[in-house]
Amino acid sequence: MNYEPQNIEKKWQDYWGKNNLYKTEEGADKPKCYVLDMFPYPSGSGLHVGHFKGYVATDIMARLKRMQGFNVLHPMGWDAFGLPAENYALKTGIHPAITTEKNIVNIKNQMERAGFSYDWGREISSADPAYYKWTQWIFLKLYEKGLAYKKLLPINWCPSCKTGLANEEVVEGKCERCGTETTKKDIEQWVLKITDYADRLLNDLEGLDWPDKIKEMQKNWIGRSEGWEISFPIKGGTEEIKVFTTRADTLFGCTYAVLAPEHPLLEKLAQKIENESDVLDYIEEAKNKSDRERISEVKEKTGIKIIGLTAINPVNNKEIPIFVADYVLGHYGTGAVMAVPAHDARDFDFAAKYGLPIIRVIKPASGEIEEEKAFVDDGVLFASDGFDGLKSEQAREKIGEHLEKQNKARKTINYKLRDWVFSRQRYWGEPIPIIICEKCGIVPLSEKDLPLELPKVEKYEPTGTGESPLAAIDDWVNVECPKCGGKAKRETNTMPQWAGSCWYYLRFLDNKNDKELVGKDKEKRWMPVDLYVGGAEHAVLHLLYSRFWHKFLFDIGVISTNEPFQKLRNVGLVLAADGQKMSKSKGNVIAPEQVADEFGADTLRIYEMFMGPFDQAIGWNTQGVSGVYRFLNRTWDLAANLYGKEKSSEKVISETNKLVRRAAVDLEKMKFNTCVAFFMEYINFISDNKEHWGRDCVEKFLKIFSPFAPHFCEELWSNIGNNQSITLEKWPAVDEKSILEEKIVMAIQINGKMRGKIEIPADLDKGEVEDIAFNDSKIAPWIQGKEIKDIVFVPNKIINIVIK
RNA sequence: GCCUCGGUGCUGGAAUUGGUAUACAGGGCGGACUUAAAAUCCGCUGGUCCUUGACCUUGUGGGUUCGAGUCCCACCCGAGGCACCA
Repeated sequence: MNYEPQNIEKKWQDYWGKNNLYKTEEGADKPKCYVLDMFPYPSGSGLHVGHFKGYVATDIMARLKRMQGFNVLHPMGWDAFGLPAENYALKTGIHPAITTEKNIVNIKNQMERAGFSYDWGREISSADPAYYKWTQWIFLKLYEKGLAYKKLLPINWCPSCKTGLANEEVVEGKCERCGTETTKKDIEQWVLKITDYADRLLNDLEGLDWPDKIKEMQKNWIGRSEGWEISFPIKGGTEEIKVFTTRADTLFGCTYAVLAPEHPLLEKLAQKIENESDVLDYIEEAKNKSDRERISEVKEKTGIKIIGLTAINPVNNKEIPIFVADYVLGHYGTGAVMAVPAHDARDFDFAAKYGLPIIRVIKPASGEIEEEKAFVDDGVLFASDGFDGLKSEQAREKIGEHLEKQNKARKTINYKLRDWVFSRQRYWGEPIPIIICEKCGIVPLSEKDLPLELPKVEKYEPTGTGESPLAAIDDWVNVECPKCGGKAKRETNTMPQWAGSCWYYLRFLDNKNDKELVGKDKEKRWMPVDLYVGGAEHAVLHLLYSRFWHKFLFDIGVISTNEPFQKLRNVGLVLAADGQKMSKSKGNVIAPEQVADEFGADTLRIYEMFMGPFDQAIGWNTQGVSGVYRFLNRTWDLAANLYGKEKSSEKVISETNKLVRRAAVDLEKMKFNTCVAFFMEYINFISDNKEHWGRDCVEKFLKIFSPFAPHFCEELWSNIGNNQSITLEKWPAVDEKSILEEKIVMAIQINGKMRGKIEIPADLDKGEVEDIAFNDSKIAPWIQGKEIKDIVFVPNKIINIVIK
């Protein structure tokens, strides 16, 4: 009987489904393990082998943990709101809900063919009103607690499509759809106060078992920096310029101050500005710059001197000029900086261009100052009055405190993280549950009116004013104010793509609950997620947003955990054979069902794990796939024939136990590629000892191999006469006693170079090994007549003879 | 520019964390089987030479060590992220 995956895989998939083998029991008296994939967007072209790489890994981990006695939760659902469905609707007029539903059926089918052990009873879709009711509920809670507010904000605007765009829709400063350069436009936006959580989001990273890279990215994104806010009085008035600096130590080198074009002082002191019209022109110009222009001007700084205003450096009372320049950002710090060209690269560029003085006040602790550029590192102060000779680090504190006593400085912290712009001028997203009344202003819907369902529309085009298509549905938009009964309109913006994915992992725990977002007991039982797997591209979007919402839900007592994802691992991309990213437009996409048709799902699963380290990007190699298929065929022939009948030889038992031990160790570390290599080495060994491979070891092998190749192992398991599914078997214990203490091969080095090997019993002591080594025919000539200086002995590994 | 990873045969990669570099696979070459091909099976496969043995070899150059792919310093190259964040 040959290995014919096409004939066995469907059979077992049906069997698992019919017998509900992967349904998670709520009350089970076992430790829990929550294994989660990032849920996919149900794309019309289906998923490709790259998506499946992560799913295979979690499936293996889920199956392993079940066998190890855990109660495993392994669910799957759909991140169903999103642009492609809406764009498709724009073209065809078919409602996104219909296309989405069709795509889900298709992708679910792809998944079932791969033998994934999801508990489909917990399936959710973020576009389902029963689900987004709770997304809206969370929004109401955020609003109630003052964490959602409306603000006039400059957003990306495509002048050709006449619509606002999300940041993700602007690629290199151009509209993703039509390629027109985008500008900024002020539109009223809903914004979430994620900045209130900046410190907690930063500090709690420490306790998470996440890749360092992702933690680092979140840290940088949050961008906490400690410094001083210093006041520079404006000469001849009561106003002052507040600047934020992390380099108070350079204060004596400050030769001018710069305001961002948006700085409010400019308007306030307009009458005093002698060159007001020039300044206004510059501000207007800066505002209208496209993103592309801004990026390309990083090197070439522009600005204008304000004539009529002078600032005073509080540390030495020197008068300095004030500039407006767009290299200073209005939204960071105080929107103004003290410029120290000698010790800041940007200020140096600006000063060089406008001929401003450069005064050095810091010198390196050792070495010389380079004349033609800024010295930006910490060093030792000079030309700084009473602070000369101090190191930068101390000087920052001393100078700050000195000014603080005169009320001219205070210690402060700034973050790069900005509040989250939460509204989109789009149709296919969660409606924001808010009514805007002519009299009462913003009125939130009451909880009992949720879900606020997305109404059916005729046309999906944006209205042209930058509003979502919802704005055109008069009988939906125009409502009575719930508070005063007067005329009111609904909020027509929708929530961004990220909203539904911020909390979906909670809904899997209790997907049918219509009273609560998640039952308290269930949340307590299952959270946090024990293993979360997905691409690194979500490092600062989804993974930061959901930590924010999770902490918020914790604060309002909905959940008992402080962080959602205890352990995170990134899946590396699967590239096409040519090393390019797989994409529909390049035509280099490989569909999982294609591979399953030709070689079977088990080959697909094992190949994806074997191709290389799990978190690394690796190109697809069709020949590599057939290599795995060959391996399965050879294994099948050996296991199906059971040459050795019931009992294996001592040596085979020993090797089998070693395999169990090695496999468990590498699986725990998710080193799937080496784990597959162990299986191959084992089968190579069995192939030379096939007559000694008995039922005892075949069964053990099938058990530990089954997470990788569930159909393959299930079929062989039943062929040998087992009636119960192999997925219900226990992970075998390692029988340490059966592992033969064999002779080991030890290396002999002379001066660190390998000169020979000896086969000796394990655990010999230094003296015994020396005797053997000195008498070895290969070694003797090397030490003949030489003075032995030292002998380094590492038990069971090497002996190194150091000679002169 | 800054931050974070990486650089090992022809290719994907392994190396118990300082202890026998190149596991496992792919590809190639040779052989068996076959009328032939595919499939399968067996063998060889880092380089150089004076080929019995020795020397060289983990991006480059230094260093630490009895011993370095692994640690330290400098540099080169590649990937990802951030990008005027004061």
